[in-house]
Amino acid sequence: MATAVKKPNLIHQVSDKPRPAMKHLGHKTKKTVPWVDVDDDDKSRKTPLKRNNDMVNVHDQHHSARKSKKARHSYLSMSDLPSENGDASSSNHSRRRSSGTAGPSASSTPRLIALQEQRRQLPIAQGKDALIEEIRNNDVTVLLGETGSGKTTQVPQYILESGLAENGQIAVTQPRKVAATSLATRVSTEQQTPLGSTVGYSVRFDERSSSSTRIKYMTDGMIVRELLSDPLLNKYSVVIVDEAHERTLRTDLLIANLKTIQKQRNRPRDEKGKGNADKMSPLKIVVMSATLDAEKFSKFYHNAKILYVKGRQHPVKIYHSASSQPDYVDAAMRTFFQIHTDQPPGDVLIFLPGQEDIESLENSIKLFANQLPCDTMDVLICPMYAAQAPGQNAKVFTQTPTNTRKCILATNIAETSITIPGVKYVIDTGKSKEKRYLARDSGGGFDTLLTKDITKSSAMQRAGRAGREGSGVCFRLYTEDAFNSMELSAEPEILRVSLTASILQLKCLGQDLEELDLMDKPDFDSIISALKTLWLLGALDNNKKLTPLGRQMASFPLEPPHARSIIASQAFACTAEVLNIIAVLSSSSKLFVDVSTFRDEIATARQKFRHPAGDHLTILNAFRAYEEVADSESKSARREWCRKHFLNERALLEAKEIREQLRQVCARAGIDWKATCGENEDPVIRSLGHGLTMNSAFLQPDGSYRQTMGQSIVKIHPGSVLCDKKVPAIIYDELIYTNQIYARGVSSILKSFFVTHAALNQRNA
DNA sequence: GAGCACTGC
Repeated sequence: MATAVKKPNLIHQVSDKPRPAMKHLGHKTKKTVPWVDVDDDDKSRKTPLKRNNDMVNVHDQHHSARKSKKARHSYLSMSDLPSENGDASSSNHSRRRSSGTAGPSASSTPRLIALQEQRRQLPIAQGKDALIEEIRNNDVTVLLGETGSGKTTQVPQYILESGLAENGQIAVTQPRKVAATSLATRVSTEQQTPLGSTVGYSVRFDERSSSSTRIKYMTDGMIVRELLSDPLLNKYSVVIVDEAHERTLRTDLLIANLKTIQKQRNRPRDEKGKGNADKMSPLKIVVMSATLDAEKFSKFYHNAKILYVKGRQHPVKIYHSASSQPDYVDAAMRTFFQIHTDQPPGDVLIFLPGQEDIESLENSIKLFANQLPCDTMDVLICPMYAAQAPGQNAKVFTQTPTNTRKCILATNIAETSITIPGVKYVIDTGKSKEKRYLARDSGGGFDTLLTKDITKSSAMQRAGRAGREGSGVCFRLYTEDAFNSMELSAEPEILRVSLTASILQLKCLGQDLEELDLMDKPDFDSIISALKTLWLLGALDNNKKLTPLGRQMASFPLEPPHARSIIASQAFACTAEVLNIIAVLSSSSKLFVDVSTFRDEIATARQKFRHPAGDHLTILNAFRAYEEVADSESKSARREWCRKHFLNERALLEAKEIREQLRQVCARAGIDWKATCGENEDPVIRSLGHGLTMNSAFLQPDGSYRQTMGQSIVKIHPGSVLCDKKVPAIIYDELIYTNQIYARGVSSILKSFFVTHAALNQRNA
C-alpha cells in the first residue's frame, strides 16, 4: 500500500530533493514541483505533442528517406498539398451523384450544413486531391495520420467520390467493434444516406449492409474470416487497413494476405494498357497508421509511398518527473494532490496498470482528501477497469458535480477503448500489464500477465487524452531519459500470443503460417507449440495436414480447444450443456463479477450455483438458473435477480447470442445441439476434457498440482470453486502466471479419462 | 489464502 505518508503537506516532500535533471520550469516556478518541462521554447505552444522527440524523428526519417533513391516516401504535410477549392462534389473524378457531400444546395437542415462545414475544416480535406491522385497511381498507399486528421471518416468517402472503387466495395477495417459501428453511423450521416445503404458495417452478431453498400466498416477479424469463403476478397476493390499500428494478430494476417491477393489480382493487368479485359479487378490497398512506424508498412509493400497528414489536437503541456519514481502509486497520489491544490478546475485521469493499484490508490486518495482544508474542491474518485462491475464504469461519464474534481483511476481501457470527457490533466505512471504467451516445447505453454513499461506511442496516446476538449497538461511519472529509452511502439501481437487458432484458420486456406510473408515472423517455438496443440486436438495429422475434424473445428468462431469440446459433445449427447458453458466462457465480459468490498455476500450468493465438480458446471448452474428467471420474469426483474446474485447480465445476454451462433454452426455440421444429458453431468466434463487435454494437471503426493504436458507446478486460482480442494486430476481453461502459475476455470476430472482418451487418440492416429 | 491489461470470430 502506498499510504505510508500521513500528512498532506508531505505531498511536496519528493520535490524538495535536488533536481539535477531539471532544465526548465514552466510558468509556475514553484520550488515544490519536481517536473521537467519538455518544451524548451515556446515556439510550438499550439502543438506541444509535436515537440516530442519521436515526432521530430519522423521529419528526420522522412528527410533522409527523400534523399535515398530507393525509398519513395515523401512528407506531404497539409501545406505541401495543393488545396482544393472547397466543394468536394466538384471533383473531376466524381462520377457518382454527389450525394450532397459538400454542396450547400443539397443540405437541408442547419445541422447538416454544419456537418459538411466540419468536414471541410478537417486537416485531411486540404490534401484530398493529392491523396486521391496518389491512391490512383499506386497499388499501395501508406497514410500516416495523426489523431483528429479525419482520415478514418474522410478517406473512404474521397475514394468513393473519385470513382476509384467502381468495381467493388470499399472495406475499412478496424480492430474494435464499437469503432466499426460508430464510424459507419457517422459516415452514413455525412453521406446523408440511411445506415446500411451506401455506408454499412459488418461485425460479429451485427451486420448492416446491403447490395448497394459501397463503404463497409468492419472488424479485422471479420474480413480475415471472409477469406475462408472468398480467398481473393473479390468483393472489394479497395481495402483500407485502419489503425494498422496496433498490429493486432488479425491485422497482421490481413496485411500479409492482401499482399499476395494483390499480386494475383493485379498481375494480369498490362502495365500500360488501360483495357481491363481481365476478369479479376485490381485491388488497391491503403494502410492507415497513427504512429511513426509507417516506414515498416511501406517497406513491407515494396517501398510504398507514405503520405503524412497533420492532426488536430488541443495543446498538451508535458512534464516529466525529474527523478524516477519506483513507487508510482505513491507518486501518482502526490501528483494528484499537487494538481488538486495548485491547478485550475478540470478532471484528472490517472493511468495505472491494474485493479490492485487502482484500489490501493483509491484508498490513499480518499484518506487524504478528507484531511484537506474545507475550502478546497471535493474529490470524486472513479475507478475504471474492464473487470469492474458494470454500472460502476458508467460513473465516469456523469457530469462532475459543482465544486468537485473528478479523479479517474483507469487501466489501459481509457487509452484507446473509452474516451472520457472533461479530462484536463493526465497522470501517466508509464506502466501497463501485458499478456504474453510463453511457449514451451513440452506443449505446456502458458500466458504471463506482468507489469511492463509502456511504449512511446502509448505515452503519447495517454498524454493526448488531456487535450480532447481544450488545452491540457500531462504529468509523466518517469524521466525524459526513461521516455527516450522506451520502445517506439508495442510488440506486434503475433509475437506474443498463442497462434493455435490462426494456424488452424490458415490451414483451411491452404497456407502455412511459417511460409506466409508476414511483417514480423513469430518464434519457431510458438509455432511448434501451436502445431503440437492442434495435433493433440486431432485437427492436424502426423504430417501437419489438416484433418476433417480440424476443418470442422475451424468452422466454429472459437478457440480450437472449445471447438473440440463441442464436437466431442456429440458423441456424449450433451451438446446443449457444453454449448451453454462454452458460450459463457466466450463472452467478452465476466459472468462472476468480483467487488472486493462485498466478498462475503458474493460468496454466499454464489454458493447457490456452486457445483462440486468445479467451475464449468458452476457456470452451467448459473446460466440455467438465469434462463428459468428469464423465461418467467420481466426485464427489470431479471436485472434485479442478477444484481442479487452478483451475476453480470451483460455476460449472460452476450452468451445467449454466442450460443445462437454456435447452434447454427452445429446445425450446419450436423451436430444435434438439442441433445442433453439431463442430470447426469459426467459426459459434460468428458466432452470438455477432449478439448482441454493439454490443459490438465495431476495432484502430487505433496498436495500440489503438476501439468501433464510440462513440468510446471500450477496452483488453482483463488477465484475457482475448486480452490483449496484436492482432487486427483483437473482440467482448466487457461494457465496464467502472475506471482505463481494459476489455473483458471478449473474442473475435476477422473484420472482414468486420460488413459482411455490416449488410447482413443492412438487408435485414431 | 489469494487476484485478473485489452481485443476479436
